[in-house]
Amino acid sequence: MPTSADHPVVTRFAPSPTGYLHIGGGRTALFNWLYARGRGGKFLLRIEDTDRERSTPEATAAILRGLTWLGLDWDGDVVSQFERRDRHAEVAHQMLARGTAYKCFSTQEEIAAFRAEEEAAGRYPVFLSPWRDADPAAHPEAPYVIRMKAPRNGETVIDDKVQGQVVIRNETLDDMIVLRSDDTPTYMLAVVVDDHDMGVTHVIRGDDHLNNAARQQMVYDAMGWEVPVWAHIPLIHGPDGKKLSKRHGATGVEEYQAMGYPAAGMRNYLTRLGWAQGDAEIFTTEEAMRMFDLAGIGRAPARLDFKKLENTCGHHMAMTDDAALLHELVAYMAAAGRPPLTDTQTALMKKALPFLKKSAKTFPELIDKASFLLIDRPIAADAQAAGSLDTVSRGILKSLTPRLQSASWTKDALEAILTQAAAENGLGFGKLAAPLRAAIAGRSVTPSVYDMMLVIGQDETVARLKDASE
RNA sequence: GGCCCGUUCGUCUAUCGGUUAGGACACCAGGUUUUCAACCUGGGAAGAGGGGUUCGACUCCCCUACGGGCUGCCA
Repeated sequence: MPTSADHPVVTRFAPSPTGYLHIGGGRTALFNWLYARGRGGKFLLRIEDTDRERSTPEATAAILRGLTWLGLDWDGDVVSQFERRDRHAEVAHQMLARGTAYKCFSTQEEIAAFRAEEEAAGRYPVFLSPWRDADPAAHPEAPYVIRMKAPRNGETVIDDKVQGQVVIRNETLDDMIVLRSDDTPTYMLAVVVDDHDMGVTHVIRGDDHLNNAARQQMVYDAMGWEVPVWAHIPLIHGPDGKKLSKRHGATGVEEYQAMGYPAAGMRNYLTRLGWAQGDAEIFTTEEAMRMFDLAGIGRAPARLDFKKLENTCGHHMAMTDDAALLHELVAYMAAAGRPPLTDTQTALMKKALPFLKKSAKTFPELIDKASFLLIDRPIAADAQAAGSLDTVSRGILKSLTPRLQSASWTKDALEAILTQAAAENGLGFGKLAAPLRAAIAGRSVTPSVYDMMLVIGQDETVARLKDASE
């Protein structure tokens, strides 16, 4: 059996535009992208929009947005399967000419009746068309479909890089329809024709297509085309092990974007979900491209684990360089409908990012930790922070302001001043830190007081302490 | 119903006949500390069940159970 293993790699992602980009679809796209990009190959995108009833341009746009956010870029133009319908019909007629397909005049009613009858009798309904070997001279003037003339005996072997050799007995497969009575192609024909014409060498897709692969391989054989390398990956399940659905929470890629997970962390997590290479856990996208292979893909469905997702994203927050992180933060804020950062806030954020990013896992968390630099005087203290601003504390803050005013604004100098002030008042530094937090950030939970003071600067710090001490 | 796929700590997984079954997340305990985190150290935690094959099975085969997929003029 020929494979395309020796050619330059061409993979594709082929979603049907009937909704948003599902997280499982996102991972399938990621695997295809990683595989191609890691081998200098091409990653193509095709929209399977032959079902005119269910396909919408909005869904296509949503899928493209999701892929773009995930950072998965595709080569060339997006292919519309629907627009290739003439080519599909052409191939169907070539099959007719080659004798590997035939016209079937059975009506849908006849077939439905047959199925109902078989099922009632407790049998497996494999519809065998009476037209398979009919004399063309006996063909009526009536609408017909074109059916593949599938082998009736023997078996079809799918050599799958993930599932191994899968053997399907041909007698369990019926003669699938390749061209409908309205001359539109069915999925089974369209995928094969498109994958062939687009030069796809590796088909990496959900294992819900595993059985289909047998039928599709028959089309390749019927046309004398080279069969691609198959890799059917397991679907993603919800935390309870059931098929991932809406009741598990977020299923759309864009929902994860809205929750503020960084795209690089999302890619890392998704790559590790169902794929592994040794003990590698946290890696950059470049490393993932180098490491990713088909052999490392697991055969069992994986469950989504939000805790691990968060942890992975936390690592990536810390790993990302400040400029790129700021860029992504700004994009997140815009997408989340938050007001954009002012120039001043941007400048402060740049100074704060080096320490903020070390502990944040998501953008909302990052923004929350940055709250001290986003607010303006006078600072409104929340209930708990206000509680630490008692008379004594305010007195201490008041005595502190002149000293801070004349201090050199370095961490060492500030540390010396604050430690000394705490000692003078017979307090541990912890006791002094609370009112400082309240004065500077209006909160009881904040980043390090030194870090905050260094970011907002001397004048602003003194002003906030003065405000709080009055 | 039939066919196909799957099943290692709670979760993601390593192991490709011989290991005290490893790592990560989560969890628990301790440490560090200026709050929350982060960070450091330690700990508990797994081969679905039953048969084979083999000197030896998580690993190979069979059965059962459970989960998933396909069984459309949907993709």
